Amino acid sequence: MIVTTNRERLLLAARELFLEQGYDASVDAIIGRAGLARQTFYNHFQNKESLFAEAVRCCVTDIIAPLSVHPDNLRGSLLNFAQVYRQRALSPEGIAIYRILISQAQRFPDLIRELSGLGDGQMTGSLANFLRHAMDAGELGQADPVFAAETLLAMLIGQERNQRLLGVERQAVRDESLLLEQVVDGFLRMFAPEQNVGLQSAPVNLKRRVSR
Amino acid sequence: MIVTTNRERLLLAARELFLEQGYDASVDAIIGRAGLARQTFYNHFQNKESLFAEAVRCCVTDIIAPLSVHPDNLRGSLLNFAQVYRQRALSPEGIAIYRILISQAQRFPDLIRELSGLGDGQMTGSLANFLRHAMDAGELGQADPVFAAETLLAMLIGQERNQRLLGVERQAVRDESLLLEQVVDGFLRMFAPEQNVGLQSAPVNLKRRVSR
DNA sequence: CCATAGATAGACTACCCAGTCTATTTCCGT
DNA sequence: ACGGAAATAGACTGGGTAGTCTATCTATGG
Repeated sequence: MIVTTNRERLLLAARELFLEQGYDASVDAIIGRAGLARQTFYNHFQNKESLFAEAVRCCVTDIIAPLSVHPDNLRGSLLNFAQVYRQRALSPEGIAIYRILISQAQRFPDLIRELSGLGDGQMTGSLANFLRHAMDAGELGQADPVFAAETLLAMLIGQERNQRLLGVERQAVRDESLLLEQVVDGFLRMFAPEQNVGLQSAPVNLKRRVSR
Repeated sequence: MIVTTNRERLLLAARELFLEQGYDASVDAIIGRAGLARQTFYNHFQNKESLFAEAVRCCVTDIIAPLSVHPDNLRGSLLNFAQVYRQRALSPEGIAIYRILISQAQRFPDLIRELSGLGDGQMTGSLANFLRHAMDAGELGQADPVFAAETLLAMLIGQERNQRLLGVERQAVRDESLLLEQVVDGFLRMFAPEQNVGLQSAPVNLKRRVSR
């Protein structure tokens, strides 16, 4: 990213500092890192809050670059999607943004509402759309596509993201692609065509299938 | 909870205010809600940080009351476990604690380390233990029990917790017990005995099972 | 060359907060 | 009833921050 204007300089510094230190990063620190004067900042932004909103918007839209799923091969498409999603959601940047959004959710409810369609929301949406087509094509059992999408996303990053949000070190996954295959194959087994999972009544013939 | 001593009064007020406002809740506000004097607070606690640590410890240990799984009936046990886990993890209190832990993770790394075995950690542990027995008994396919446990927990609360952490309103689940059955039955299908999921190499015969 | 717009340094206000100190009061056990 | 421990109100210090204001400087375009 080539920074040219002072406004961009301020935004860049703000992004860095907010992601590092949260909203507590002071205006002094931000203008310090940007190498600009106090008044210059107030020439470009109304106040700290609006700078924060703008910086967060930039971060989120950066991470949520378009991610489409094209339905040539179900398993392959899901593996692709899974890989990109994990990479983004678990990246240090992705974690930091998530952390700061969570910690400032009360202070900036409007901003959260504005961005809630992005992030996981967008991921869920496009994935659910893709899954609906697979269900209609008989490649997956009939189920609520949104439920299916949320389930897959949760399985993909579930506990790992939560631990990273808390700063808990976790040994790197030995074999990322093996993990992806396990999750995707498990998901396919869960929503296999012969099953009917979801909106309708639960599958009666399965109820005691595995219990002793 | 019957409050008797001033120390308990302070802890109670601190819990309420920290959960509402995060660590930014001021000492003044806390002693105000407790109805006590400034110096009284500093007679009982070294400083704000130690009060915070103590209050958070109380909250967490309250929520993490023992939760055992007894292996009479696999599906029934999992349904039980799932119900309690969802109820706790998604309760307003559970969400608030999680939010404040995440937002203060950098400031209190030691506290996080101390508590990391609790919460989801403890849930994962006991569930993994239970699943290992089921696997050894042939009721589930061989897999990494921790992976299986984390997967189930993630499916149970995945996106819902994340949205609540952000303060996003979400329509209540229409039929909680139906949802639990869907998830648990899906989990059982995913880790069914005939499958071998996990540590070992991925099941080759499944690789293209669902793709077209 | 000058005028204007933007940038700069830094003082300054007004506020908030954590933690200390003091002098007084309350309460309880002996 | 008395003495000591704990509680209280409130002043006070020291530090930090957001935002304003002023006076100076710089650079660009006419």
